[in-house]
Amino acid sequence: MARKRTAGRRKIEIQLIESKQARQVAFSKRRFGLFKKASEICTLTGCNIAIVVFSPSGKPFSFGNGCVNTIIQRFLCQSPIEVNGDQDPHGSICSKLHQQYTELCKLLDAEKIRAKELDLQGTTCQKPSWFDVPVYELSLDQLMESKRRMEELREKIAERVNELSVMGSALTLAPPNYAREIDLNVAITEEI
Amino acid sequence: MARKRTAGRRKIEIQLIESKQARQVAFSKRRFGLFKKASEICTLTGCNIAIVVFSPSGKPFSFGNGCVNTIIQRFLCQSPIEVNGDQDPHGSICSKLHQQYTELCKLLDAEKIRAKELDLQGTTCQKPSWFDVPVYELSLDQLMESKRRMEELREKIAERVNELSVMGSALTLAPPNYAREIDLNVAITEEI
DNA sequence: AACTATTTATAAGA
DNA sequence: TTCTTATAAATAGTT
Repeated sequence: MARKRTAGRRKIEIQLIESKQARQVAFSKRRFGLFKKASEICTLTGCNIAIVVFSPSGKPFSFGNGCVNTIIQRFLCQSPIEVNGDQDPHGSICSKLHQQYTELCKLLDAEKIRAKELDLQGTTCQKPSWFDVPVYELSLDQLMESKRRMEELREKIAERVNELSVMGSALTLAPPNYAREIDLNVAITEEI
Repeated sequence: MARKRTAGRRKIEIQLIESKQARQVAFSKRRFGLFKKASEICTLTGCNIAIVVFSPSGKPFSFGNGCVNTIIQRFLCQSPIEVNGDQDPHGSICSKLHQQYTELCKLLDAEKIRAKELDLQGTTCQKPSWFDVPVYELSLDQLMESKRRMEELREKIAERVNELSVMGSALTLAPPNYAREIDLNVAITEEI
């Protein structure tokens, strides 16, 4: 009987692999396997999957598939994401953005009313074009406020990330039938 | 010889499963498998993985792990994500946001200079507190502009989603050693 | 949901 | 790195 050429696969403990090199090898193999499985699930069940991976050394990889319109729809006006079978008590980053937008609109409506009241004695001040000032005509204070809003939004996003480990990230888009077989969004030549 | 109790696993084609019910079953099984694999890779290699899945019927599931600070760092000031071994030519949603912010700051600086020049003949107008108007003192036009900015940002985001199939989504956060074994962020009772 | 024959993934080794 | 192969792990069909 010929001597076995390899020891074959062996059982391992699921814990951090000590050797850095062995980690890299395991990462490469298993990332490939993960993306392949994801691709298969998408094709088999018609579901929508997005994966973002940062390798042990910090290199980003991503996988994605699905209907763009649907993703947009979901991204822009999605109800809070369900996690672990429970409703996410905090809400998604999208709903947070939507909420901020809604509150801003309310504030604006209130201000409109106030402005109208202040104008009761004078001219009717019914200049709808007044509300359509082009961006390039922004005054300094308007720009200031815009900047402030951007900063606030950025901080809100940071908060959400902190609370929920939220990630927004670019994902590859597979053409309609791209993921049909083993076509994965996998780097051919890659250093981890 | 006893009759085989089951036919055992059989090879299947990787293509949409016709039966809706069979799809659901396959989805449940394979999503569990996918999340388990993801968890294992994280533990084995110390990498960082985020997965978002929309089931065939549109129900969202998510998996996530990793160092929150690192994710924040990456989320807020990340270089364009690498996809398929190539630099993403468009850049991530984060860098886009950052870019918009940067441009806005430039505009603001330009406006500051202009304002200063206009004030050369009058008082020095050196009121640093002028730049720190509280949010609740916003004028109508400022609110208007804020709203406009929010809308623009939202549209920009939509564009990015369209281009790159970008997704930002809430992900579960695994406690430090949570994913040690088979502990997955999996819903126990779930309707697909 | 549980079972199990079989396919698929992969740990070591080359 | 890429290939091989023995074995571990996942899972399709059944109950």
